[in-house]
Amino acid sequence: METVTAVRGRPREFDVDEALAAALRVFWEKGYDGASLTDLTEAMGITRPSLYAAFGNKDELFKRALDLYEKEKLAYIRGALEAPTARGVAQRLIEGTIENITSECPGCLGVITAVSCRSPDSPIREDIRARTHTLRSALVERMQRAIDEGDFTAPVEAEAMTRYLLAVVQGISVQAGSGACREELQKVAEATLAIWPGR
Amino acid sequence: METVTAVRGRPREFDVDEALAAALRVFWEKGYDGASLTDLTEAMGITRPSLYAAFGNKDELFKRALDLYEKEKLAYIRGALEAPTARGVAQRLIEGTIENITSECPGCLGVITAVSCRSPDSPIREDIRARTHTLRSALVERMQRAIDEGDFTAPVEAEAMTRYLLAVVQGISVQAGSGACREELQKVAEATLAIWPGR
DNA sequence: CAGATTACATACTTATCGGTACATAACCCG
DNA sequence: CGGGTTATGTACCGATAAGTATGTAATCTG
Repeated sequence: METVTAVRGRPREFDVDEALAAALRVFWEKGYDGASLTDLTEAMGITRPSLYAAFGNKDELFKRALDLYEKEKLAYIRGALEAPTARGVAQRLIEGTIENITSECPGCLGVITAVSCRSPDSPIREDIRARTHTLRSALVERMQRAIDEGDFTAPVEAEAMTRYLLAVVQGISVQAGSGACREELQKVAEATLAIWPGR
Repeated sequence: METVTAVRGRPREFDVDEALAAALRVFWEKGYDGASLTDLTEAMGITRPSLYAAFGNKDELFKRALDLYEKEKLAYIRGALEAPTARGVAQRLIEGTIENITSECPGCLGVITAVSCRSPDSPIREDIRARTHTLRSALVERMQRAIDEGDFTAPVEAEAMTRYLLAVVQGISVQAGSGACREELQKVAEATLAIWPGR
């Protein structure tokens, strides 16, 4: 988190944070493979050598963009986990997802990357998997707490409810990326909550 | 469906159906953009000019591969729609999806294409959207019938339940593509059916 | 102001992309 | 066997991909 630039030499003429935000936008729109260096540098307002000097390479730039995405666009997840009941967690998670994926670019950057970066040895792929694993573990813990607190009216497992809930929000992201409008996504949210087994 | 070859000229030395099956496999593994013509021709065992002579271009080859995919790999959907109850439809749809996406390549070709072909003016994108629309319409009709026949114990809408059920299977596909094993996907199936509101 | 250091812009590298020109080979009809 | 027709193999096309070499401009230290 060192945003302090080196004191010697010619000073940088662009704002790293702004450039990173622009890069995130491009990756979000086009995906990792679909975003060319030309797309990126044009959106960031910098040249290729500047990009490589500041961010290393495309992989590293993408990981930095994912960090920013998690910090700014997935902040609602932390809040959702603090809801008092499992139903509240589900509701806030789903509604936060819909808000996120209908605001800037259709679809979730994580889902887009997980689905479209398909070469098994891709470092991008591993990165996304690790991030997803972290989120899923937190959600499993929260679901277990909900079970212990008697939130559910049906006998469910924490792992199963976690993967189920993630599947719903991932499916919502797929539909958003396929052109579904907000109202159509809201229908999924309503159905999910209408049949949610408990409080 | 003219598999009869022209009578004049040098006969083709490869089987079009076999080559198409090989192409489907490559597209399924790597996605539309990720599958290069080199990948395709190597897997199909033919040269570039043969591919172009037989299939037109990459777009048309992909659409032919999608036709084959629907016909051979999504046959379970037709069966699922004929289940006697809404729960049966859901169960057969989900189980068929898991069977499909854990058999050859992880993930559903339709979901992979919908998520990873992100340029708005792509003909591939439109093709997938049209195919998805057809499936969704059939499912809406089936859900409406289920409502009329009193399958549901909760007051739900056909459109909402359709998009909900599709979201679940799409989410399952996302997780399969992210490396989830069959047992983990089965957990989603179990949870979905455990909380299904009706028969 | 001199030298070290860092960032800039231009122009380039090699590799691969989808697609094709062209010559040759194999078939049918006459 | 000759002419028309279609498929095959090789070698290529222009465009674009990610990444970089190089010279110059702008800053700090001395």
